[in-house]
Amino acid sequence: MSDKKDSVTEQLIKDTAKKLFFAEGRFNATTQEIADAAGVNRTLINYYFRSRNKLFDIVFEDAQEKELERGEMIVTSDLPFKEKISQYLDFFFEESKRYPYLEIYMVTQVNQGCRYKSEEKMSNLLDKFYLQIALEMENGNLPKMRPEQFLINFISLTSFPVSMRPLLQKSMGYGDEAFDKLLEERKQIVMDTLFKS
Amino acid sequence: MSDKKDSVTEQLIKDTAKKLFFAEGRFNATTQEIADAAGVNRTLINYYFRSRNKLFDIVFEDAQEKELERGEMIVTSDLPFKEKISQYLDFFFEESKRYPYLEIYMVTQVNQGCRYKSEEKMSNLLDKFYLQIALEMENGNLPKMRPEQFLINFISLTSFPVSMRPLLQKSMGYGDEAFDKLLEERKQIVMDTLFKS
DNA sequence: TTTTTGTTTGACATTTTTGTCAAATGCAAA
DNA sequence: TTTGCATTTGACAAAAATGTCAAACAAAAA
Repeated sequence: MSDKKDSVTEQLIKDTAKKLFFAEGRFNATTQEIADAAGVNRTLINYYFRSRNKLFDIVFEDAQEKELERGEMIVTSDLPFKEKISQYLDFFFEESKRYPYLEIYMVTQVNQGCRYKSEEKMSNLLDKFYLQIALEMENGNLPKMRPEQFLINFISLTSFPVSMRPLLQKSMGYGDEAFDKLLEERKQIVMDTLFKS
Repeated sequence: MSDKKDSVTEQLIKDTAKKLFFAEGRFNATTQEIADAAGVNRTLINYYFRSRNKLFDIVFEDAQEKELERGEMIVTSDLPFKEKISQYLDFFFEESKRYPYLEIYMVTQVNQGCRYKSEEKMSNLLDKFYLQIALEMENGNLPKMRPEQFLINFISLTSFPVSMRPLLQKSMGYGDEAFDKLLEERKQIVMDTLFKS
């Protein structure tokens, strides 16, 4: 994080790339397209980041870091479990309005050989989370299953509708407003489904 | 390897493209890469499909059709609801071994302006499915919610772990075998979660 | 046999995309 | 002012990817 003072344009380029990738889902935007979207000369991409790939890598790492922060936020919180989840859902659905394609982008990048960096940290974090989940199950607040499965249920129910939105929306024949409404209701649905209210 | 028969090559190219896209997740494979993987001269792609885009479109439409067939399979079946879902899960998890990245590919294509074709058919199909779901809810076999939300729960819980596998696997620190096992257990988890056993 | 037809190939042209570089610009410090 | 430094630019080079074409090829039909 604490690298050096990023110049304004450097940050602008990065942010624009993120916007194209995470917000608009244009995963293979060219350097020219990124530069245009940023209102900047294309060669500045080479100036600040040596190459297109380097830029892509940095954006990827940033996104990873963000995911890690998300995870820490939920695991280290002292709130009661159910409230933690609830709070996280608020946070997630808000974030997802800005960057709906973040998760799906990560997958495509990993598939193209982008190396995952913070494996250890995330793994450790998840282990803590598993313990918390297991405790809730013991107390009868959650249906019993492998904590990993609960985690996957959790992520699936929240992320998927956002990531797959264009496909779901088309196949369901929904307009933007209708689908927005569906997503609004989603938080309560997820809570009910996870906790079997 | 003598594929000299009539238009076997055309099919070969299509199948190879699908393999690269859906099985290996290489969404922006070049024509050369596709040709090489098929063991075929690159210009044959232009001969059978006029352009790269045309090939991509055809593969996309094929995949769409397949999704539609899947949908029909589940909706038109006369089995009791719960058994239909169970049967579908068997089918889905089996298919997903061949083409884990099918759904995610579709999303990226839609994002890049690929037009969705069988909108109405799918929409009609889903309407029928909603009725079936609503009936089950009336009968107390399912927790009450908008049928659309149940559908999304259903798809999310099944598709997501498969689509996002590389990312999940890395961040969970799982190896291939361990994650396979997790997916094996997945069917029962999905059933339990959907039906609140 | 020759002809026809559909298929395959390699060479070439074009387009798209990326990367390099020297010169220009602007701005702050000396 | 001049100097130094980071930034920005346009022209150019290089590479990557797609598309075209005439000719070669093979197998069936005439």
